[in-house]
Amino acid sequence: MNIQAIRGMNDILPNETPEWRHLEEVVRQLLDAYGYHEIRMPIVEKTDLFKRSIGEVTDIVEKEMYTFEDRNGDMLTLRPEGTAGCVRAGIENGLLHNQVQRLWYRGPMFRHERPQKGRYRQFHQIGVEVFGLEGPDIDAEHILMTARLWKMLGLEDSVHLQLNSLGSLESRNAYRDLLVDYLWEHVTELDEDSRRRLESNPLRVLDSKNPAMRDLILAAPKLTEHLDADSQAHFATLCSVLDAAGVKYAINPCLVRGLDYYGKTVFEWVTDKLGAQGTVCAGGRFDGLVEQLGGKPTPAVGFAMGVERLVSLLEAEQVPHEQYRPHAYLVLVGEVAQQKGLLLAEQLRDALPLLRLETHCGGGSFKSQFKKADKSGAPLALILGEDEVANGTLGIKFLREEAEQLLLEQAQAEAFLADYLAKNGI
RNA sequence: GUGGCUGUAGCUCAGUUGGUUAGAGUCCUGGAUUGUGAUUCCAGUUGUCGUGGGUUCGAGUCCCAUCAGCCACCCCA
Repeated sequence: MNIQAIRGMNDILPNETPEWRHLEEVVRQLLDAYGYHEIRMPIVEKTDLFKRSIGEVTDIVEKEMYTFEDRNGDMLTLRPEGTAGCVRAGIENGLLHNQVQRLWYRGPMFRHERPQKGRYRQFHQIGVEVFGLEGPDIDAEHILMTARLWKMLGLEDSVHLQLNSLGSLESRNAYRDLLVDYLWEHVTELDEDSRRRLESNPLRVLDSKNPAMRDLILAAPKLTEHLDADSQAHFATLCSVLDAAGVKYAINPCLVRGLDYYGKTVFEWVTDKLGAQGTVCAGGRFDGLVEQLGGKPTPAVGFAMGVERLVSLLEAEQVPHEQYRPHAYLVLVGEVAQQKGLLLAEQLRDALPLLRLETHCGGGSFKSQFKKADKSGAPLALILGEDEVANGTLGIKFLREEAEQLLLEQAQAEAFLADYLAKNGI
């Protein structure tokens, strides 16, 4: 029996990497343009970090973490999300004290869930966190920034924004008590899931997908009606900025993020094109987390994007992207040409650092080498056979357009390639 | 963690109520064309039928288990 990959942990194969690169390039360009700085954290952290930040009773911590004992007895965990590690790194390195930090990171996250479309045990997130700003302006920046990203990716018609405010911790706790009272009054009407949530995370009852729960949820006390004045003003300002910027959104009073540390603004960008895993980007404010993890009280906002989901969406929408094909394929027939060809290729690379040149290796006939040249996707074939070696020339054949094959002195061939790259904007 | 569907060549799939040596297309290799790809024609290689067990004279086909994939729930990016 061959060894197989771990369930839910996928290889990203060469036919998919161009889409990944496209997404990563565009995101990097966007974040540079907004003045965000990249941070790279370890993939493994102490288990307690996640217990204290995400919340002891969440599903992630209770049954989805890859946790193991290190050789020295420490309990370690493969990160299930990036925020906890980012906050830890910020506190530990003195990045957060009396400062504003705009940070971003990307990389694999791990959750032991049952895999399905858009959900894997190793998956990738691009995360953004800002520390030290408490006003709604930075919340708005995140939403404007993500809205711009969808435009840059050609996905602006594929996703829509859902928005809510959870209020301050105090107002949320007060509301939670109200909701719990209400739900206990109707406990006989609740389905099994909702009863379980009533014990573990009552706000999530509002998120129930069971149609039988709808009327009950609609009649429940509304979070938005129990916000403290500060949160109300914060949310109103955010909404007015979005209105002024022409960003469309739907206020969803049932939008409740699953992680314990969120408060005030929460948002999700959702698509209906990926089946059940519709959330493509989600985040919000977590003003209490830094202090909770041992730092000075520091306001914070952030969001994370699911890379696999965005890549699927790019595929589903057939968004064009660069193919990363070679510009030229060097055909070398004969023993002498095989040796000379490698040297010639190095000369061309010295002269034209941006040239993507694939050199044929492994010998074979002209016929088979041209087949490989065609398959490589290169628009040009460079031909070096015994005649060319003897005469110091190089043949150039156009594989993608109707044009006569050229036979040039090698110095002229170099000039031709320089010109060819320039004409194609490289 | 729960439920439903599916596993046959590198890829896409066919394979009759259980019956001889498991097939097609594609891909790959070579040739037609001794220095020219993509088109055409010819030839050739595809294999632990996911894995393990069982029933049977006989299993790709039926049964059980297991692994993996897909889809949904739970949860979440």
